Amino acid sequence: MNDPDNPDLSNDDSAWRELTLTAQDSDFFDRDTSNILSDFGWNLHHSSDHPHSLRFDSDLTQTTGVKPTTVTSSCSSSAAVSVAVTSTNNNPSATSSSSEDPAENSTASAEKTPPPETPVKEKKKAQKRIRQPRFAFMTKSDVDNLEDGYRWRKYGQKAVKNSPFPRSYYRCTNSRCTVKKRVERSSDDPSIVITTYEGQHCHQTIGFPRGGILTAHDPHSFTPHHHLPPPLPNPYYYQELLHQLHRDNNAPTPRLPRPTTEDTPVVSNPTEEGLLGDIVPQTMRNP
DNA sequence: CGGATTTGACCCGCGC
DNA sequence: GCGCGGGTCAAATCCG
Repeated sequence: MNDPDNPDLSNDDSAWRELTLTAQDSDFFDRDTSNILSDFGWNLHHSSDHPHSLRFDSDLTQTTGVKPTTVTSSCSSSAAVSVAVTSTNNNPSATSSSSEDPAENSTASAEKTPPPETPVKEKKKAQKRIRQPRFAFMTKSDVDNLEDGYRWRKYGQKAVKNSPFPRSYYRCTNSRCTVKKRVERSSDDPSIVITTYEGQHCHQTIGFPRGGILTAHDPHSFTPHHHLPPPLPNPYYYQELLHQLHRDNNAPTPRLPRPTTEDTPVVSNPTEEGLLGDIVPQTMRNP
């Protein structure tokens, strides 16, 4: 894993996506924060060229060392989406499919004469090599497990090095959905909860178990009261975001969902801004 | 009783 | 090769 104190700037720069944020955002994603994110496999840096710009690495690199050009939801439902992330390190073989275990075949075949194992064990081994796009949110909140409309089952917790706070691991309770999330508190600011999502939801069931049901396109249900987090990725969120990044590859201002501060969850007008407007506040959009 | 959580053990990748 | 740290598993436990 990356050394939080020494983010590897020698990475293939083309794999990075530069994001221009407001000064406020830049302040939020301060240096320490980027260090934390790098712990997640994200690399977030201030750009020397653009003091208020940040860069993040969506960490699409699989543990095989291959940088995929296309990452596809592992869900088999019709809601599965494909997202493309360009990279100059175009490896035609580095494309995962939406089949059950996209990297299973390629990685398994790459194994050198594996010792006799039970099929189950073999499968587990292959599955672990899959790394899906990740997306991190930072939210100022008292509660660790933020409501995002999906139901999560905790499957692990680990102490984090150099942090007094443990990191919790959650999986989407939908058996067909492989989305995972990690939740931890910032060691620098305990009031900040860092939530990292991995993968894409293949279902639209967005229900608050303790507060009624929402639809993915009903941000008004995310009433800005109490300490509710911002609307988090809906089933199409990653697609939209990454498409945005892709589209803007040669154009300015790709956008990140703005980290929220206490009592200021991000709610925008979807009727004006469309799907992305569910997530990205007006203040972050350039005219 | 079924589902969710806890927690120690285990596996794997990576750096030295 | 070894140790470390991250990530996952799965049995035990908890809880509604």
